[in-house]
Amino acid sequence: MSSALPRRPTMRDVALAAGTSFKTVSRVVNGEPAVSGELLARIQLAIDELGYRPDDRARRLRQGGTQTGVIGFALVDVANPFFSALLRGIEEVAVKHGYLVLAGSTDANPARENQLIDAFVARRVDGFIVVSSGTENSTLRAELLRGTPVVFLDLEPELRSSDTVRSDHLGGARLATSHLISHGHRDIAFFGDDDRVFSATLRAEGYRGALRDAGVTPRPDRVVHGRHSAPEWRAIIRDHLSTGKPPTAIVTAQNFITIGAAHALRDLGVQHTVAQVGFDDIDLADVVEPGITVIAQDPPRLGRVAAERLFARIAGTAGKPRRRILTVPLIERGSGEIPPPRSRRSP
Amino acid sequence: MSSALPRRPTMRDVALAAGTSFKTVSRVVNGEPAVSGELLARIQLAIDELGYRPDDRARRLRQGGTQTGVIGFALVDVANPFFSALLRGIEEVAVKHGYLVLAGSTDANPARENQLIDAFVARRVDGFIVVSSGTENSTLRAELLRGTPVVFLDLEPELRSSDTVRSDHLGGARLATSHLISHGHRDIAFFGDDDRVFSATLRAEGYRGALRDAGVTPRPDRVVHGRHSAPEWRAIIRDHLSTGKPPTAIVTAQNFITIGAAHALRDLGVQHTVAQVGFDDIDLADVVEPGITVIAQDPPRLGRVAAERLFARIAGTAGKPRRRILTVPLIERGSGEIPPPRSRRSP
DNA sequence: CTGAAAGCGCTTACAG
DNA sequence: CTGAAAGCGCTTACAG
Repeated sequence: MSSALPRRPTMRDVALAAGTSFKTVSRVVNGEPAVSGELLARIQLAIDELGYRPDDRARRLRQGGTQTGVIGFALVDVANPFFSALLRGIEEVAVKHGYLVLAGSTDANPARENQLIDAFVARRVDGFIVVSSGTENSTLRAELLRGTPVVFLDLEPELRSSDTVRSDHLGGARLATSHLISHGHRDIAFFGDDDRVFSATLRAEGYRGALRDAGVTPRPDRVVHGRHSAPEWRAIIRDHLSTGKPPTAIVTAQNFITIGAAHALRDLGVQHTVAQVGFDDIDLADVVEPGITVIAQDPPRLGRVAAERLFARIAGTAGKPRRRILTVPLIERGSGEIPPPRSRRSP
Repeated sequence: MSSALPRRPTMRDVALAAGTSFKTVSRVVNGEPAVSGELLARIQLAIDELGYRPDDRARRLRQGGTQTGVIGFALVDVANPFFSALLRGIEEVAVKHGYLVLAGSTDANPARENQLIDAFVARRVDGFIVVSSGTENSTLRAELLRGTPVVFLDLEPELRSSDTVRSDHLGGARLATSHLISHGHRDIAFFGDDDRVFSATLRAEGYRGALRDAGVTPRPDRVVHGRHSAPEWRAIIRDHLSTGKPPTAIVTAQNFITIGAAHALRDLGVQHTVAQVGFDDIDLADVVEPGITVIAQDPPRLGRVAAERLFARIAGTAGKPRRRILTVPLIERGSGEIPPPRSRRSP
């Protein structure tokens, strides 16, 4: 069964077929002009007949090392549309530079992240973009110290002296919350990603800040953090909304949470009475009733900006590490403009 | 500005620091037992201090070639959740095998596809998975002839002797259409991807087959093919539904088309009167009103099956090329069960 | 215009 | 247990 793949032809094979030296073949392959017409034709023919394709790895190895024409991207979950849109943005810039991108999901698991970045380094990518808090990863830390081109995307490392591109998590959550407050709400719950994740912490901070600005004391029991699937969030939020005196509005700080909440509100039949603002835009968010008001990140743009930064770093023209924070707009669609019931309206 | 990256330490550097030969360092790096305790400790220390990381490319080059520990995946658009879910499935299997995956979007552009596969080959991936009809791509054809491990995913090449994994496009579309027929519809429109795309052709074929089975003659003016964004489809479908005597039901043969149609139906206020069945499941498809009845492919599974096939091929245990076709279930949610108006009901 | 030598970073045989 | 030689597929200097 195990039929070994025939060895790929090398320059030597081509040279043999064309009756010349492999160095001359190299000249033809690289388009160097100094080859006579007759020989050139003979070599070209041999290349075509043997199906010769130069080995990029060997070429680059000899050329002196660093450049492999590949960048890495360690993200949380490529099946999450937010991350796949980041990847698409990165890819667009990579193509322009003639680069390929290695992508891998970490599921926010530090061990898997370490392993992935190890693999990137072993394969000598020219640089990588990573969605990571960077705290627990020894390989990453070592590469940063060494000066390997690295750009942090979406999240931000504790050690600040690195290139970072992300949305204004705090400002976005503050905007979401103050939007609800401006529509009369004072009892607002917050559902966010695992609080070990930097962006989730910042978003919770923004939520609290907006409450405080409005003279409302944040209640710890109104803040729920965790890493769950949309169906899990559906159950969690349904429970929260059907226990004791429920909040009159909710902030859902991530796309899967927003989806779970959309289900939960309908499970309870309160989609027209409990207000919701979500983080991240979602397909059909403007088709459901009411439409879901969201803070809309622009993930393809985030990806492009991060990639441009990385390629500048690779080219050595990036200068000092920079932190780029993109503002996020709020899109009104209905769910965020629902007022609280009369009895619970603020003055 | 352009501060050159310090050269990575090599085995020679480590050997020099530890006062030994680089061959002995190689032994330590590869965990070969035959190194004495004292030397081993000294080398280990030097490795840590210099931050030495073996160069996988050089290692594999010397080992004899083929294996790079990387596979490629050429897909249409990673920002489309269908394809990113395929990627996630592939990735899961790749991780198990210790592989990394190079992913790239082609936008169904043959030139870009060619370029991408060229790049895969130049970097000597051990094999690749490709969403391609494979007709126009010379590099792909050459690699197939050569016996490079390749698996076709979602689409299928004209030359049949290749491994293929895809959903039952024809059966799915037939199911969608006959479902609508069983609810009384006889005038059903079909909106599908560019008809140069194999799956779109098959789905249209399934639609026609179901009509014929019911004794209905398919009308060419009820079939619209094209490669468009969701907003573009929205306009196209809105036009179709507001011209002359509109169909009483529609089949939307791809996720972006389904989203566009959901908007179009609501633009015209006919979401409760015109029936719809879509291909591909979508977030919130069960939250909109009515819920959208869909033919649900299982993209992570498609990805996993394709990847397992590829790794069997790489291992040389795959045997003859095989065509794997996964059945697709229909999920009733409301939109597909709307009856036609009395006046247009079938006997 | 063409080629023989040396070497990129590593491993595979072969000696001591 | 340790090392000197040869070579993976290619390019970079150096000769003719």
